Amino acid sequence: MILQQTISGQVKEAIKELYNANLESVELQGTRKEFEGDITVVVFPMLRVVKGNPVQIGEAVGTYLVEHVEEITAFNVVKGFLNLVIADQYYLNFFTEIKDVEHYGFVTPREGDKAIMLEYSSPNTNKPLHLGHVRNNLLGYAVAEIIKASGKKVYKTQIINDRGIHICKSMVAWQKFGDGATPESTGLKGDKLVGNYYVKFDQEYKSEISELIASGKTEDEAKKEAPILMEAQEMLRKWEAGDEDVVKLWRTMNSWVYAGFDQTYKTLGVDFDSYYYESNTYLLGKDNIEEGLASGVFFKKEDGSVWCDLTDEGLDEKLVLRSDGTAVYMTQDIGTAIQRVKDNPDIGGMIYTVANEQDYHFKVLFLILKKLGYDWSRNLHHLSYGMVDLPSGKMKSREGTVVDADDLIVEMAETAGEISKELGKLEGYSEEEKNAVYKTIGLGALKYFILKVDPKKRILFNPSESVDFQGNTGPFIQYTYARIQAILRKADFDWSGLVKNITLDGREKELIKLLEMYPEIIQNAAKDLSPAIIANYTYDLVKGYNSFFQNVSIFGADSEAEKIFRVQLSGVVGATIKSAFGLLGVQVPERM
RNA sequence: GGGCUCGUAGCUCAGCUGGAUAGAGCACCUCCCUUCUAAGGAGGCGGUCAUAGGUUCGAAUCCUAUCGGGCUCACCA
Repeated sequence: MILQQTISGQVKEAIKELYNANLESVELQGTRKEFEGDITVVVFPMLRVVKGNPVQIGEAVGTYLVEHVEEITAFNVVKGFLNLVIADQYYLNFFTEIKDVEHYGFVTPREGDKAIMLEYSSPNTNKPLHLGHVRNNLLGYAVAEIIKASGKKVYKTQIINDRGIHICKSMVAWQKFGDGATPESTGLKGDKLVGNYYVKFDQEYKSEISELIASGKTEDEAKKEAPILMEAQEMLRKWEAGDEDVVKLWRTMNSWVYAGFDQTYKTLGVDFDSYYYESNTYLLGKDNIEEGLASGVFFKKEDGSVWCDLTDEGLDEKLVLRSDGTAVYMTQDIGTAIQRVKDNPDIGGMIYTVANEQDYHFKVLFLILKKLGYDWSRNLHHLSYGMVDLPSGKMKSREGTVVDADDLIVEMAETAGEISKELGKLEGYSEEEKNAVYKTIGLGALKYFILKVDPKKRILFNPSESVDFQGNTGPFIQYTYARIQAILRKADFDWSGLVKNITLDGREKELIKLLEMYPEIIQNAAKDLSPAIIANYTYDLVKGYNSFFQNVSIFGADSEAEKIFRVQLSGVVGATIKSAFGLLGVQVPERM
């Protein structure tokens, strides 16, 4: 990267000296494989300031660069492209520099830097986590890790939707049909148990509706008057009034769910620094609405409802407080955002990991916060992601077409086990060791499958085909890592010494160039909030590595220096894979 | 209807602030396991980058329109 800056500077100098013209910027790119060279200067943009034939200009600049830049040994010009050949020594020096760096590519946050709060997961406490949450969790966690690596402090948080009519539904159903069932008495995970009663409620509700319709009610009446729904509504009123029994039941059932979620988060390998509960935050925001009214950001209609006029921004008017003075979703989100900064004054921005169906909501939320004048409002991002579709279409919890997160993880490990056995891998290991590796592989396959795709695109997930283990997949990359570890174990000679004066193969240079890019890749991924950038980079690195080492013998090199270099290169590639996968939250096995 | 978003090989996806002959994997076909783990490697087949215009030395990439898929536009959350 430093070399690129040198080249840019020298190209500008060359143009100044040779043509007496000033270039604003220089376009550099990696030289395509079919041409000789490492770095290419694109001459075409220079034609704006320098009149002439691109090939002649290229020749002239090339000659200048070879004379003035030590690392450039030769050049050639193809059409308007000036290809520069970089000396092996440059790559070797660079490689030596990074070889032993502990967290190569990572930037440490500076004292006093603003932090980012990143929210993800955000479940409801009435049903277990499913495939959609899995994408959310993996994305949120990975982006948090990437931003940390890019040099910012990150607080991971989630807001738990633990109140409201839907929560009361599962409570009512448990009371009526639960017969005192607990996670202990049934052996069910707490979230699964509660989820079952949510489903039970819906079944009962539907049958009551048909009964009412049969007795002469219209469909609308039936939907409103079904006794079980009215019970749930009554329960919500009691909850809001602080009724002791209701609150106690609510606490108990929620605690079951949290225990279940914790277990899923643990297997998934994600974690949080803080938790926000909607039961605590749902009344927030009203004060902020008052302030906004006073400062003229909001206005009141005759019926008493409060609105924000966003027509100047090309949007419409948005309700922020109902005519009866109660809060809407937007009110809470305004209040919660402000509360979070109060809780953590070093926050300089926030990221919300929420599906793209809420794109509009966040657009509005961010605009309102900006109008309210908070300085951190310039740094708000909606980490928006596409839905996960099944071959049968969209997942719907009520129709039982959801893919349960826990089940999925287990199935992935099973698939990994089946394929491993077929291929005869891991023979001679204990069952326990094998199962640990199967879990790592299965989870790696799932995580990588989801993270390698651009977050904003929808994903089609086919459970029956499960996930591939070949090509651009987690297991393939894990496998390469495991093979590298085998090489390092076998390298019983002293390979830690410095390497100099060896001739580099084109593919070795490619690998070093890729390694050189890693810090920049992290920064880009952090900027775009996209783990896919890391995933695809890792795949390129692994492909490049395999291509080289399948065609060359590591231990049978001609010279001792080359032998050592190849082992060292393997080690650095392995470390980079591990580091990149760490950012994605994917583990790498030592053997597989 | 308005807004946002996606459309690249049979399938799943890359393609950086516009740059050379648009890249991978799967599938299909040929080769390569007594050398570090073949979950691999080397090669072949396969593309009017949804369509039509425009911007310019140069467009998958930027702009406009059209077609197709998705989401959204509640005093729901």
